[in-house]
Amino acid sequence: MSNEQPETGRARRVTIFDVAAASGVSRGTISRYLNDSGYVSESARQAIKDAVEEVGYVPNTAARSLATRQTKNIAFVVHESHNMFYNDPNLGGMLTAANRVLSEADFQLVILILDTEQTLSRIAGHLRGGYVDGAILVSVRAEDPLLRIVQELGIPAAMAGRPAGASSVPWVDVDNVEAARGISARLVGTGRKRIAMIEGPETMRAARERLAGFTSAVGAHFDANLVIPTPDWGHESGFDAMREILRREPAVDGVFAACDAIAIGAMDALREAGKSVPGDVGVVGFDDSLWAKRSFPGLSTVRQPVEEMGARMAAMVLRQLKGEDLRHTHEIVPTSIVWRDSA
Amino acid sequence: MSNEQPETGRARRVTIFDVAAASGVSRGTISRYLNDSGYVSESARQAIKDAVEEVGYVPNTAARSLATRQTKNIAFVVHESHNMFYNDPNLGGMLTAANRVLSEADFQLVILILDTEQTLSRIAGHLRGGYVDGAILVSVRAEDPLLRIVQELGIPAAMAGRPAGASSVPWVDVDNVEAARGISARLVGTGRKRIAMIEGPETMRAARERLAGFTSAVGAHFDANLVIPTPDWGHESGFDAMREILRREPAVDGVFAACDAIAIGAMDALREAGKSVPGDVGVVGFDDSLWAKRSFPGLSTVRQPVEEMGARMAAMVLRQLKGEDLRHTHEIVPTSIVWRDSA
DNA sequence: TATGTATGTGTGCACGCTCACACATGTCTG
DNA sequence: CAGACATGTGTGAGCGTGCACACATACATA
Repeated sequence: MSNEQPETGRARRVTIFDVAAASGVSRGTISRYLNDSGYVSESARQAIKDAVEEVGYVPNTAARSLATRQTKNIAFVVHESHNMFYNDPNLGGMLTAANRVLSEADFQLVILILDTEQTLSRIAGHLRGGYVDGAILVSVRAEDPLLRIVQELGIPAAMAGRPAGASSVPWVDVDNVEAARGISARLVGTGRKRIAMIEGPETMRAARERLAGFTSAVGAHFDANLVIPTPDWGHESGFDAMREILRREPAVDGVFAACDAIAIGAMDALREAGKSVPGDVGVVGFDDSLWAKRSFPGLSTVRQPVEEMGARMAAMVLRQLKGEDLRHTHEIVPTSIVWRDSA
Repeated sequence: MSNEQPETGRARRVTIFDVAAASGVSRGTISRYLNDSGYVSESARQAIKDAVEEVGYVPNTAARSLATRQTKNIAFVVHESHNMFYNDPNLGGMLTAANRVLSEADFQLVILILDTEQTLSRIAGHLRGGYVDGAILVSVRAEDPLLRIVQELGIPAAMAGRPAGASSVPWVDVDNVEAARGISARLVGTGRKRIAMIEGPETMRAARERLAGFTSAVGAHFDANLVIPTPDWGHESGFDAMREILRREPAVDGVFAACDAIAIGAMDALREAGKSVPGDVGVVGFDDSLWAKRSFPGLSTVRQPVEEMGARMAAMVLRQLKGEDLRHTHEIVPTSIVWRDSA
């Protein structure tokens, strides 16, 4: 009696054999139908379609993956603490767009967050163990072990941002110099004379590039004494740096912060010092994060086309999956500027 | 010559047979070693360990999954636009904690974002196709088709928040009434007399529960005329609602906003009206989002133990995987209050 | 008529693993 | 000393697919 449906044993899965039985067609033909390989008659097609519906068939991913040696999964690896992960506005946009592009090609995005040594080995195992067919790497560090692993495995990959060292992995980046020049020019254009920059971590390429753009834009107004590097990209660092700038030059009337969080920190320091923005001091940032929209006054900043970047990285991976050799290539995408009230 | 290593054909994978050959032990023993099934001698264990290292063996997930009928994947399904996904501070915390718990049990979290009809069918396919062994559902709507699918499939699942209708899926939630009572009491305790609430969407259970807590806390000071519902949980809605409150009662001196975004919107409206916070009006929120920390002044708010919730949901899924029947059960986790400067 | 080509179909095997079972050995009991 | 039991090991079958190949059939061509 109780044998009809064993209590614990799960129900037998519906397989391609069931569809074969129900449709009167062989497994091979059904497989061709499922994979659009052609050579399926209209009558067979219809019979299979009905049978699939009738028996409630869904192809088994594991079996398919075992046979084809493909998983239809792409890893989206974020090298960042979880905390940053859900605060960074750029990541979400890249994720969204990459997911859209991959979905259309019938791939699934698997998000892996790399924040400790332990997760590194787990993720390495994932990449090696055939969990995924390719990888999109975001916020890769200099000398990143992850990048080394990906290159050793030779799996199709793409990364956001220009790599610090030598790397064969194709990448997508914005033109930091040009973007920084564009936004800094606004400060000059509105008549600011004593213009400072909060540079960000000096070891980061993006920071140095933004400084180059700034230098080029402010021209004769440039004063090396008003360029302050910070230990990180955080709000606190912006606050501290702005205080230091005010100490060095109380008459400062313009600030370019290398990212929005720093800019907001700077604005807090200005408020503390009794300076008005943009009345006394014009402030511009970089990223167009949520903070830029919500700050008071709204922060003028550089908007990076993160969706575009995400989509391009996904496309790069797909192209490699099709056999294209994209090693040592890259793409640069244009930025735009969002004018709000802070400058 | 060129046959030694075919150009396009990928290298043959290292399998358990290679480990068997290198170690002089049979497949069966290796499998037992890999799965900690016991009955492996110390000498065999050592030989296998060395061989694995030597040949660089990594178990193939697909094959394992095919044989065991388990994927070691758990879906984290977010029913929310991508945009909300990376703005909502609560999601990230749940994600982090769930990921940690599952990792420890050697499960992998797969994040699925449900934002269109199309993704719904893709996700349903995922759940049905044996991609995952279980699911954690976040921000489930009333009458959510996703919830129906999960229940039909009968796969181990857990969800955040009390379900609107009947559901057998176990859930974890905070005590909204108690939390709202706690934070509202502060307004009364600091001598506020004309206390308003911006309620949030009336159709949402959480909003109604928070209103109940508020009502209980303010007691005799309660004025139904100062309770304003909003169409959504957004910043703009908070701004509009606060303007309306100021119109109805210019002497308002306390506001409980049903979430932080609303609270920040309300503070913007107060600033516009020339009111100081907390001098003229005390403001409290709910969520302890990033906005609460960064607002000026810092927002006093309710901190939901999102990590705790995420961890508990993960544990619920794991327990079901082990055979426990958790249907129709739930857990309530306690909140805490973060006092900052806004009240 | 013999041959070629395009289309359509079915079968055996491989993918890499786990699990059940058969079997071997050693130790402890009565 | 026979039996029971725990420990350790190897082998065959099966998980559900895709793919190569053998094999049909229909029609066009020489």
